[in-house]
Amino acid sequence: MKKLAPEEIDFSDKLATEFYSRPTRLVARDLLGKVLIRCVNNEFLGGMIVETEAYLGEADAASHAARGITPRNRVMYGPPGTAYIYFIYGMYNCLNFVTEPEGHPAAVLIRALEPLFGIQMMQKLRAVASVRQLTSGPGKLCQALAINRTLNNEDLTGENLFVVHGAKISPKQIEKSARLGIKVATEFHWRYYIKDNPHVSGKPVKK
DNA sequence: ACGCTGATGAAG
DNA sequence: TTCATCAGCGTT
Repeated sequence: MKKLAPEEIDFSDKLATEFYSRPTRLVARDLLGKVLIRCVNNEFLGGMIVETEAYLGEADAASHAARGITPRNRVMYGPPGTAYIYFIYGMYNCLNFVTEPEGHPAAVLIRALEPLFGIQMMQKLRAVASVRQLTSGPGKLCQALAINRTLNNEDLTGENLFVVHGAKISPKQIEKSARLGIKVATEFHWRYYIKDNPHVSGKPVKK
């Protein structure tokens, strides 16, 4: 597989809101290969999305929306193409993209990126040197991109946090599994990742 | 395998 | 107000 080069990426080629306003599992698959960009102090940080998970709505027992609307999950009920960010385990943030038409509380968890932009600054924010450790997990990538709850409900077609077109990923390159870190609804294989990509989470660190 | 850490939401 | 739980990470 040809590796996506930073100079090929057009920061003005953002995914439209209509992209997110579709069935969540489709959005989760189609996000693989797209490029997430965070702009902080006029510097761009980010990389190619290599791992996602779909959370489908009130009928999905693993979703934050499984028990209806609360102060935390209200962004999931809003318009698609916005960021739903929550604080977890006392120290980490997780980034989701809201999907489906307004009123349907679904989202895609962004689980891992292949770093492309601002690697030096991401190493500083994460306090690790290993590029493989920078964004290979939902908590890690939020730390690397300086993403926290102040960006909750942020419009993904805006300037602070946005997604642009990147690599074309063929269906053959996409693997599926059960979603990680949950104890319910494990029969649903709604985690998607790029086969053999070293930046996917949950892998032993190799030299 | 476990401790870190604090918001969240359900129960009382 | 208390309490168990938690879409994770790093170290053991």
